[in-house]
Amino acid sequence: MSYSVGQVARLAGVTVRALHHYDEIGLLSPGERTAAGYRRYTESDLDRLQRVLFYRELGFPLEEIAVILDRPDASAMTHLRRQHELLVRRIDRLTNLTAAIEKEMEARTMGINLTPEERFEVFGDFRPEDHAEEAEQRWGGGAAFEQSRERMANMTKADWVRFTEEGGAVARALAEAYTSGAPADGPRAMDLAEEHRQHISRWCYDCTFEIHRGLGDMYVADPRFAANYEPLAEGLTEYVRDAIHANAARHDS
Amino acid sequence: MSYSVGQVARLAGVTVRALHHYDEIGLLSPGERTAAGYRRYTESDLDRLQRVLFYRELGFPLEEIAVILDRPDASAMTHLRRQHELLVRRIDRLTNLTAAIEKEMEARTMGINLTPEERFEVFGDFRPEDHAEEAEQRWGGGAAFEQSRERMANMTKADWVRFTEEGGAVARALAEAYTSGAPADGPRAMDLAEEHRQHISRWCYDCTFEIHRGLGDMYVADPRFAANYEPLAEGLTEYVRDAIHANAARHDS
DNA sequence: TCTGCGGCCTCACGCTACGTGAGGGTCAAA
DNA sequence: TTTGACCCTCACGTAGCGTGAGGCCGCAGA
Repeated sequence: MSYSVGQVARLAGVTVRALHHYDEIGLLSPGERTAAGYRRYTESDLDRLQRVLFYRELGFPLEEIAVILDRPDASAMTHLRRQHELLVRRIDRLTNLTAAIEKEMEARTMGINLTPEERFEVFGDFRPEDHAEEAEQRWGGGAAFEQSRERMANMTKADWVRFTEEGGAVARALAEAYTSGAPADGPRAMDLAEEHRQHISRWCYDCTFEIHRGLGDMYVADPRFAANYEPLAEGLTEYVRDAIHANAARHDS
Repeated sequence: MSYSVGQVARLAGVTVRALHHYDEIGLLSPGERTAAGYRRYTESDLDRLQRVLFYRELGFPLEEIAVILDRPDASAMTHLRRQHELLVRRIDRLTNLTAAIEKEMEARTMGINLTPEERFEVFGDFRPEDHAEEAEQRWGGGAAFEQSRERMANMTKADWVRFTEEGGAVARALAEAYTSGAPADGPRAMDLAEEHRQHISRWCYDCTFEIHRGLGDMYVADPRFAANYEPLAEGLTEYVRDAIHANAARHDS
């Protein structure tokens, strides 16, 4: 029950060369060798490799990984818990990034320019992740990636005009509902909020109710976004936010 | 309104050397230079830099980034949408990884050994991300990281014994409830399910109701986990799953 | 006006984590 | 016994910077 380099490589999705490298630097040396000098990896070697790959994935330099794995306190459970924690943090940070992207998209559609500081602040940290050709394979075998790329690329100027007009129409409809006294948690306002959400989903990204709520709050919090609604009617921004929240609540229940 | 290398570097959180490098390879050359040869970055240079950093973060090689950014179809909106999509995928994949970790932790606590294939399959793809010292800074300034590391390292053999005993006690209590005919969606079973959830949260990771539901399903789906409950009482596995779901539902409402 | 000091410049070599052959044994099947 | 897949060890190449070395701006203070 031991494995050759090639087998391990296929199993773990790394190259043979990488395994040679790990052997060279002493990060992962196979438990034994055959008489002919062939590397033979045991089960526990695979265990170690899995951890190596995990920490590598999270961007740790190999040297550091060796230190982590060779610490005497390193039980399997200890590692799993640390790994879990690291993953949760990473997900958090990517989630923040998506939120920033969503904000920027909203800003663009409204013709607002964020300050350089704003656009870089979410960045703050981190580093690269994978390689390009691999990347294309991963993301659905290249075909799907290409497809989505083309779909995006096909947004012409004409599309843009329709997009902004459509957005403007929703905004005006909301203003009308507001000035005519329709309550923000009434069906009319909620339907318009829903239309707004779908408008974003159609043109930008899949806007969940949760994300939509966030957008609504942002409109009120950031005067530059408010400046997009206030000219239509004073107090409209809050109205829009409330309608969005009401619509989301309606959907939840 | 233009910026020097140093200013840009601080703003974007990269080194001056990196900016020099991007200039060298033609990925990002400053709009102009002063008479003395000083680089001066314009607003649109910052725009471009932000995109460069984003794609770099996602692991694209610099060469590829240059191609992406120089495509004529590359409007700001196009990029934002692509970026959003890429982020969502990456988050998905990390979420899968956490699920795999959770599964492995459960397996360990029950003394089950997953097959090599299982432990590597979630890996399949991707690559590294950041550097170690930076990493320590990021994750809460090193101190917090150290703290969590120590907290984890402090799990002794004695702790382990208490941990498994505690888990066993919950399992036995569930078996008793089951054999005594208490309904899976009754308060007794639900309370025990909740105890199970908190047991995991205390010792392993923050087990949300959602994750807990996933665990319950896994117990039933994977016979190796079922083998942990079935010996106590036939049909207990399904009972546990149902109790977990009932408890989660109780919390949701 | 000089002088210091921080910031900027251009080489240019070093480093990590492998990629990519070159040249040559090994082993199970045909 | 031969063939083809797999393995071995050099050993040089590459990307994306890090890290000085040596020297030119530019402005505040003496």
